[in-house]
Amino acid sequence: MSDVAQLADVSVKTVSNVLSGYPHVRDTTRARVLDAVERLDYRLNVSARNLRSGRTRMIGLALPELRLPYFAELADSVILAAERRGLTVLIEQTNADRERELDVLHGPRRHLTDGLIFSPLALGQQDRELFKVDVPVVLLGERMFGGPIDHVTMDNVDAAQAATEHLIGLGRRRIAVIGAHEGEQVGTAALRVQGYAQALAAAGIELDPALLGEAGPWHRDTGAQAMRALLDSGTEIDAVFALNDMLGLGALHVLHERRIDVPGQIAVIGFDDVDEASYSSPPMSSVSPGRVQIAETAVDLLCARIAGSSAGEPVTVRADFEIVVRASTAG
Amino acid sequence: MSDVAQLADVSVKTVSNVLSGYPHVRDTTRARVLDAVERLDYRLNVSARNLRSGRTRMIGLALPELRLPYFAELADSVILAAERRGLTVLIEQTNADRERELDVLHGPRRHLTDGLIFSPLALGQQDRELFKVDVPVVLLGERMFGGPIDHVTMDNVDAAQAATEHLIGLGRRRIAVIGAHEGEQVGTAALRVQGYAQALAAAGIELDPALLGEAGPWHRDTGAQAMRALLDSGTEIDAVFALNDMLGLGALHVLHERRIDVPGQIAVIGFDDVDEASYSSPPMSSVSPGRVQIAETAVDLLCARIAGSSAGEPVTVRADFEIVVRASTAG
DNA sequence: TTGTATGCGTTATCAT
DNA sequence: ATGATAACGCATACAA
Repeated sequence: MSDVAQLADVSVKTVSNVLSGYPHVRDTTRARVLDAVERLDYRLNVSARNLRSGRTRMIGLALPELRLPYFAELADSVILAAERRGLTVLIEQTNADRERELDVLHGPRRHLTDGLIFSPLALGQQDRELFKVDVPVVLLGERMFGGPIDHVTMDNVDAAQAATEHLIGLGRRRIAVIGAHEGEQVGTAALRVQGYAQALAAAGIELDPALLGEAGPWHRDTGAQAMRALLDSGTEIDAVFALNDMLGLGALHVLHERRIDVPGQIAVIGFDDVDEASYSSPPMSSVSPGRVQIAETAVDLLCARIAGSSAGEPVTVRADFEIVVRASTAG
Repeated sequence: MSDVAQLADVSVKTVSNVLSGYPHVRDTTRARVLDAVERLDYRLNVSARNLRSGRTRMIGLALPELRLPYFAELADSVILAAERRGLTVLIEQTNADRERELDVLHGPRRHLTDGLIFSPLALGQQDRELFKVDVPVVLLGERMFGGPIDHVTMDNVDAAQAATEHLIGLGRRRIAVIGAHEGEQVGTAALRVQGYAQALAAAGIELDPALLGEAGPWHRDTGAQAMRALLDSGTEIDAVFALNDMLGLGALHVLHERRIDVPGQIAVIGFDDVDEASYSSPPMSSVSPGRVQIAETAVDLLCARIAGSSAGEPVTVRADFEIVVRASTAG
């Protein structure tokens, strides 16, 4: 930098000012500096800037797995939102592993970013204390409520109820769930099953436990497995509410395999509205969770905490959802 | 760090040694240091380490779009491969935009990582000179050959020929291509169409230009569009070779929409073997490009360059491929 | 095996 | 609007 300063006949401070976008620099000076930068092919040392300024203009995004489309699309939305605010996103895969989720919160890399957007799958309500870190964190998902940090989520109960009501509106009465987690009291599965139960109750349909298909991880293969188990059980089924799209696409796969007409015999709705849902055969209805809104809100909250402009109580924001009807529940 | 040193009654040097994994530290000393770290809740400042050591232990991964499953899965594989070598991956989305691809190579963030794995889509053969950067870069894909840097790719011509031969082996003769780029001389599309042409020639089938379906970006929607155009053109078709899976899934979508039996009337094979291909209806055959091998090789080459152990000529590695047969081409 | 002193390249403070 | 200088927190050369 001092070379540049010398060539441009200014001080290093001025070079720094120009490169940092400090506004009070004479245009001619700025031009001279930029010209010198160009001629020397000079590149700012980001590490030095980070050390001196104490900020990196990077934020972390911790999520379970990038190859799950929902998280890939979420990452895309977060990256775009961050970019608009001049921030870079450092993605950390946790694989839903407790150790790795803890490391994300407390490891040294934590201080390579100015803040963290964290979508945990292993840590939960009982780990409240572990979320108390001295750096800005925004929580995503449904693993903890009323925690010590900002939280962006959606109304899972309402959304699941709306999805179920959509199926009931088609005249379906034997609605199976795929992705239930038996005995779970908190978390996404529990909330969505609760919404399902509420919709049934409101319609005066009795909840048949035989219709609750378990699936631990929410992937295509576990969804397929659960669908097979349900079909093999002999329980009468005229609709499926898959608690996420991966499960739903796994279910569709099995229904196609067994030549069961969708939606003629069984209607299917998923949750997340990933790109893939629009292109399955048949295209799958889904609950769209307002992914872009979630990403924007999370980045906004994080920026506010980083800037220190919001030092107050943790806030919780609920994003909007929407039922997207496609052929898998048409008619 | 000096606080830790004081509490542990050692010098900062020793603390640094412990935290950097320097092996020649007495066990009791190490324990004392780690205890002090714990008690003071001390966290190493990564920025300072980066500045001082001149390395960040991060590598960049520049790709067009994370929401395209192939790239999400590639990112996953690269992250895993890097992790095994103690490296963190910083993902940069270029959106196939020329400016952004240049920025990835020449921008300041370039020096936040020790090296770059770069999958360009805008930059190409004519930009040879721009790839000459003073930091280690490994190139992915088919936008440039014989360039000044290490390159990991696959034999696209062979693979496309094998895919086409698979269709010919089913007795298909009117094989459409989806994703052609008219007039393109270099790049993935051109290579795969070349393999297709070779397979036809070898089987004595004349190449009918009416069977070449154009699709600019390789997405589901453009694949669907191309499939519709081909069907509407009235050309006889008994098979489709989609130049990637997104195009193939878009085509499947249209075939389902029009109640055309797959593979009865039209067989379909894709390219990339993304997770989604196993779960489409029907499951789609595809060319599996050895994604894990590509990721591992790319990280290996990059590490070698970073370590300086390979200062020689740029190398090009071709990964293996495999035809994965599923229901969309069964029988 | 461990301690001391120096400097990495930038930004912040203060001054002009 | 710009300049001089200190300091950010660590790793490394060298010494012990």
